[in-house]
Amino acid sequence: MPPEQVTIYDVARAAGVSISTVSNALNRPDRVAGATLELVLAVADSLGYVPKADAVSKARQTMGRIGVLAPFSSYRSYLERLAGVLVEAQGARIEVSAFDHESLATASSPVLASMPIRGQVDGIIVMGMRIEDVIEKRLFDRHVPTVVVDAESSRFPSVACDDRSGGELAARYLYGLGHRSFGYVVEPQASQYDSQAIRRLSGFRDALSGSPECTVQLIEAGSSTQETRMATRAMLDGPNRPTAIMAHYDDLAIGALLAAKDAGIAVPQELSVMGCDDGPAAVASDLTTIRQPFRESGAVAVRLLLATINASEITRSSVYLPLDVVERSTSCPPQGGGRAPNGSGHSEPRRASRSL
Amino acid sequence: MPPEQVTIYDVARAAGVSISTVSNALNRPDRVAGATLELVLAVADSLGYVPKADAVSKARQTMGRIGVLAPFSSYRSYLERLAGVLVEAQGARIEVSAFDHESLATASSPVLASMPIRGQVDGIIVMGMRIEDVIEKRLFDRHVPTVVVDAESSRFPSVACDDRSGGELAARYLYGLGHRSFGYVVEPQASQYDSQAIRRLSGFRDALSGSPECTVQLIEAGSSTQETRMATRAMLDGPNRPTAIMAHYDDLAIGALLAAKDAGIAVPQELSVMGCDDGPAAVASDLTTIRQPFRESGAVAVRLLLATINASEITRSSVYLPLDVVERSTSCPPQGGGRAPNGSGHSEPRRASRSL
DNA sequence: AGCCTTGGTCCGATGGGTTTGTGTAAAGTG
DNA sequence: CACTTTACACAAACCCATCGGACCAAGGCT
Repeated sequence: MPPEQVTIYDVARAAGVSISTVSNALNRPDRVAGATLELVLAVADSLGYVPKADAVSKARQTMGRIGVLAPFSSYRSYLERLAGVLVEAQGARIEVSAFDHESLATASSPVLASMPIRGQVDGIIVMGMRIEDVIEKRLFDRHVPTVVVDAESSRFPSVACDDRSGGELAARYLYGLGHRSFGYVVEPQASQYDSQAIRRLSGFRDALSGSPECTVQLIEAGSSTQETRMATRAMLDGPNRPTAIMAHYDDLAIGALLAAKDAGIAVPQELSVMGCDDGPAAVASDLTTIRQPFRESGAVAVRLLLATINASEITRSSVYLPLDVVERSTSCPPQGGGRAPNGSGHSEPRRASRSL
Repeated sequence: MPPEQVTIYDVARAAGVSISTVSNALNRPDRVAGATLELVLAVADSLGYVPKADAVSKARQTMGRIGVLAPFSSYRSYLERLAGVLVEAQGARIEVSAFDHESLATASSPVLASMPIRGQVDGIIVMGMRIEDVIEKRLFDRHVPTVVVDAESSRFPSVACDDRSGGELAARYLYGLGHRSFGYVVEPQASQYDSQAIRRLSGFRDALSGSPECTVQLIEAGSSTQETRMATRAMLDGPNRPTAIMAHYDDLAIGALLAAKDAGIAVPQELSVMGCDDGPAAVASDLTTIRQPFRESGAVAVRLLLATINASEITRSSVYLPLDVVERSTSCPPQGGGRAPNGSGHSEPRRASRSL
């Protein structure tokens, strides 16, 4: 079968215009008069013209594609961020190739290591993991534009939801309601290293550091709702029951919610519970939580990356996205305090004012 | 601009030879004298030279990349499917480019419609939307391997969660518990066309068609939890309150759950509620639901696509993935029937046996 | 010694596009 | 009615690597 390669010249000849006009018709339709545009498009279509990718990228000096590397299969939130990337990239007419990086524990990624060699992308976005230094150096030396999301980097621009401030927000919010005795649910930490969980917790503690009457009990749970339920239950039955519980993220908060139910403790009257993420689970449970701007973080990462590509010079800079408190029905002032709970059902969430 | 992209010219200059010699050194080493060869190679390496176009054309035979087109930004479940695609593709050492397709209705010029997929791909997976016939035909005529997920196609292989059987499963499960009077929550249908909602509902109805004593009341809600809450409430206050409610998907089921709470109706003792999807919301609410194998559908799509690519011939075939009933705490036999409810909390979900 | 190989290198055409600048006809202006 | 502006289409330059063939010096042949 002769699927004879249709070139832009063929189209131009058949349409009786120059190749520039064909090119314009396809890429910058606004520069071509309506009638001509239609004609060219029709001809191109009937000939089955498809611009050859390598020729395009050659002439355009750019691949028109970025790579995104993240632990998509392990954590939902990265898929959410990816959605943000997708939308933003599409707006800039840029393709997105996604690579799953199974775990953030193992830093060395074969995919990442081979990425620059392939020269198939104009830049990469790495999410949720610290880039190994050797690789980072290589990327940097080869001028591979890179942006890091939800992780730190010593060389590349980064964008992250501000974990510390998330903890602070939660603490201030609960403190503002009148709580003084807190529980804080964390999942077991693989490394003592500066992790998201650690940062958020320290933000929480620091916000309360000026108020010595406050106490924070740590609840070390597993990473599942179920394990959290157990661990929290144990704590609730203990001697110093807090009046408010903050959990590192929504699913853990739901574990706490269930534990309270098990123990016959009324939420929010006897115990306020809040989480972090504002994912579907939080919405479903009408959970007071901290909203993380996942999609926006993806979008910002793309903008940052494109800026880096255009500047053709890598400037390290960090963007921290602000968080919000989303108040729903699982929080209220302690023990019949001044304020009534937020109704019993799904009300339109109120965003507490930011403090950052 | 700083030393941006290293070209063959840079290498030639640095090595003091012509570009042809560099090219030869790289592609036909036998034509280059030993000393020169080594020099050139050393220089090329030290400059980190990567023939960009080479990378492209070398991969010409198979790009090693597939495209995935879906309304990612609009529906979370497609992100979930994408995760399945990513994992499976990575296993086959294939890259994945994702394209968000927000409006599944529009498609102007055919050429433009396929422009987003400019970077060459070996095949594409289209999710969640019926491909316009013109485009489908074009893809087919040009032998672009294509697999359709969660939609129908007259030409291409498709993989879908079996909506009809989802409805049937739910009906049988509830019927098996002893229920005879049902409510069914659907969102308003844009078109009367054969949609997912319609199929699931008709599966539900058909499964009960052999039992004339059964009644199914339709509850037309909005597409939000909140709207469903209202609509369901109205129905629950009405004369013929059903003993079980099935919702087209989880979020709607949660609306029903809330409506029951509002009306002071105990779930599951007085009313069983079930949803469909088994997303995070279902887990959070401990909702009995139908699990949809989202990730698996992505993985299967990749396998199907790769098979099509290798076969170099498009064979239409449909794969329907089986669904499961996941029994949690929102369902039990009606009115103190024989069986006790499934405990009050999150128990390990039991998968009801499949029937397909 | 003159001529032919032959190995090694380089020139320049080639390919399929994009982009910039320019010529021109139609439309708007005083 | 002469004159500027706008809108279009086009030619030409450009991108980066490949490749066939020109060129050249040195050694082998008669």
